Amino acid sequence: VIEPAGDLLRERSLRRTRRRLRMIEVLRAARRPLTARELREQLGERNVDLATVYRTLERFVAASLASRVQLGDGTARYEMAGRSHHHHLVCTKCGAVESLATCQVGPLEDLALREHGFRVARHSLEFFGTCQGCNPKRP
Amino acid sequence: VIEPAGDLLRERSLRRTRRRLRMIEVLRAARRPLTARELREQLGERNVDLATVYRTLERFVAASLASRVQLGDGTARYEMAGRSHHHHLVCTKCGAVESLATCQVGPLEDLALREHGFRVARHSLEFFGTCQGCNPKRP
DNA sequence: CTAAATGCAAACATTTTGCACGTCG
DNA sequence: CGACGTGCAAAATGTTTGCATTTAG
Repeated sequence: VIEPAGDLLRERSLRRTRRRLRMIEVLRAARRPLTARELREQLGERNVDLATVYRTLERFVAASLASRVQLGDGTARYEMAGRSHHHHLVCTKCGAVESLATCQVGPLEDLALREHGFRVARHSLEFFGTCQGCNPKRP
Repeated sequence: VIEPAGDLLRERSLRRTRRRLRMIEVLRAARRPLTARELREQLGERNVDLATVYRTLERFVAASLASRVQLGDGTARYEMAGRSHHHHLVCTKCGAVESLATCQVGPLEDLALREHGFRVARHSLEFFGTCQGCNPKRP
């Protein structure tokens, strides 16, 4: 049961515009985090200003509707939040991005607190390498 | 016993210029990864062009002399390579960056291979939160 | 002497900001 | 109606590139 995009917006007191509903649609359909530019292209509307896309995405992030992720190149990418915590497998050959559901960094966060007095709020873990399709086959 | 900066360069067939020796000095002295701009400031020389700094840093990275790290904001930072593998604790209040020596993501890389056929070459893990100094004291 | 390193200027890409107008609630 | 959303233009950043000059090996 997926919550209607309109409800997501209303719950957060964000205005429900066609543009925003469509942005949520696109983000949901994406099987990998999108840059602002990619998102705009997939909107399939004309005259969409990147400034608006950025502003809206930041709105979404602030409302915990989306989250911003960094995948190694300096470019910001966005994906719907709410999915369970996961990490990214970034293929350095073809650029594909997959998700890794498992996360075992809890113990490291404890360690950060014990050894450095550092209180971890959030972490990000990305893997770089080659995906199945790009790996050399062994006959 | 730290290897003289000049040797580091010679071993990699990189030309030994005063500028580069100084860059290595600064990177070594830094207790956290530096942006190109920060590095330039700490050089203490005049007329140093950022383009040169960027080019040189990329040279260093290609020669495995330095490594580029991303700390959440889109800005590239550089630190000397060769230090043992570690991760970063980034304080979101004061901006301090500490290093966490322990790394336990090996099992996750195995998982990536088993479940996704993804061959991990490299990973990056950063923690965001508050450092000891910024944490609320408990009296 | 020759290839590499550097400064300078300019190009690029991404992201942010100011302002006027349009639209949701 | 009033606050918020959007387009447009422009600016701010970070990073890269072309070219002429200098310098290390």
